Amino acid sequence: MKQEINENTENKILEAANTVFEKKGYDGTKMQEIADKAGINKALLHYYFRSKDKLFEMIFSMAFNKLVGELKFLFDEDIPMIEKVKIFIDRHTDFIAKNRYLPLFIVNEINRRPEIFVKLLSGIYEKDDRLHRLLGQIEKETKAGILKPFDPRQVFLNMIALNIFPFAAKPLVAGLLKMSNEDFSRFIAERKKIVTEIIINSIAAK
Amino acid sequence: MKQEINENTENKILEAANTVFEKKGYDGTKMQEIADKAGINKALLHYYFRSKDKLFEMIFSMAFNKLVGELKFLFDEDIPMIEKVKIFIDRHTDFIAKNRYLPLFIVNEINRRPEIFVKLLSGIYEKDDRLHRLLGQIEKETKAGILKPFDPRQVFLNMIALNIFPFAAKPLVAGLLKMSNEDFSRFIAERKKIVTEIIINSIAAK
DNA sequence: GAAAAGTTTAACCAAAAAGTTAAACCGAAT
DNA sequence: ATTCGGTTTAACTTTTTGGTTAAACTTTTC
Repeated sequence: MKQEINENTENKILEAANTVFEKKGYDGTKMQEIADKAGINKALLHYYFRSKDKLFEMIFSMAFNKLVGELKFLFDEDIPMIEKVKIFIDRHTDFIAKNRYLPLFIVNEINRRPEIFVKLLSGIYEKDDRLHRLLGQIEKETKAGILKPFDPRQVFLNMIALNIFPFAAKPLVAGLLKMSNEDFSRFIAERKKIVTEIIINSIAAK
Repeated sequence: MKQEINENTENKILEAANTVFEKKGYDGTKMQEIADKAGINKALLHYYFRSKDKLFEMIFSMAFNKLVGELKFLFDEDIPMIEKVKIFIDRHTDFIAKNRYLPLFIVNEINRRPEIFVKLLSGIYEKDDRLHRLLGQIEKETKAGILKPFDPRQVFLNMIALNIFPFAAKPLVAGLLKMSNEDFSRFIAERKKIVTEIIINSIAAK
């Protein structure tokens, strides 16, 4: 079918664009490189996506939703906080490991052109009640003596900082700490436990 | 004096270049913008620094040493670990707050062109004994029952991750958590205590 | 006051990269 | 068989940007 071919090519382009944009950022990316990686030519690339800006906007919003989508688990599931945090850290670390360049990409582009961020942000908070439900859960478990009082924002930030930073800064970290790739893998494996312990420790009542 | 003028202009250029490179990265930076910000013209800019690469290399190595220099405190001072960590987090957070773009700049450029990193790295480890002294201190305090056993690399990474991430990702974090600038400032002020507590908690014997 | 170093002006070159165009080609659907 | 969308080719335009040059002007130095 025509459409199949169409979608295949479109997907090939999107995948290629995603790879290149994520690794090199908007400024470092050349349309020619995307075309090459997608196995097509520049003319066709422009035939599908009029301009670099249009293509970038699409890639960026997809990447953003992917990154933020991983957070949904924290809000949706209806399990005890401690358990939820354990599972989240496990999942989130794996996700980041598989998408090493994603967080840095998002952070960079938002820093450089904050305006690209505004529209996407409004899309997230349609269902504001989910946030309230989460806060409600925390309050309830605190009153029940399971959790101690804490600022959920700080804990949230601690989790993602501890998870993301080592991967985002991998060459720097591995360089400074003189780690080989195998060292780094072991180091990361060990980290999951440590990070989980730290976070649980900062929210669980003694 | 000739030299004074010379150094003034050179410094103006270096400052301007630093500002622009840090915020926009190598690819996003235009020589013209640096010249403008330094209040001179492109011809003079090239008169002082032959090429964009040369100028960048200088800026990058200065920035790198600045960032890494802040870590020296951990190795040099001869005070109990717990105390040392408290002071370090305090200082380091202030430093990062004043140099919001610095860590991201370093991490990005190392990710994109790892080779620029290799030469700088070798310069750091001339005095390898400092590292051993630090490890010795930790071992001693552990045996004395002041500290519990821990991986110093993990703790080190935790500290800098928790300190750097909120600033590097400020627009993203502030956006997601719906914080105004004032909110963010309060949030950061509160953080110092929290981060210190977390780190101390992860190394102090109970 | 002359030589030297610093600086500006303005025009220029060369390369890279985004984006366009037109013609031809191919495969599938009607 | 023909039409139509997807695709290639290749040449082309335009814009941006790094980098150069030469001439003139200014300031410093001796």
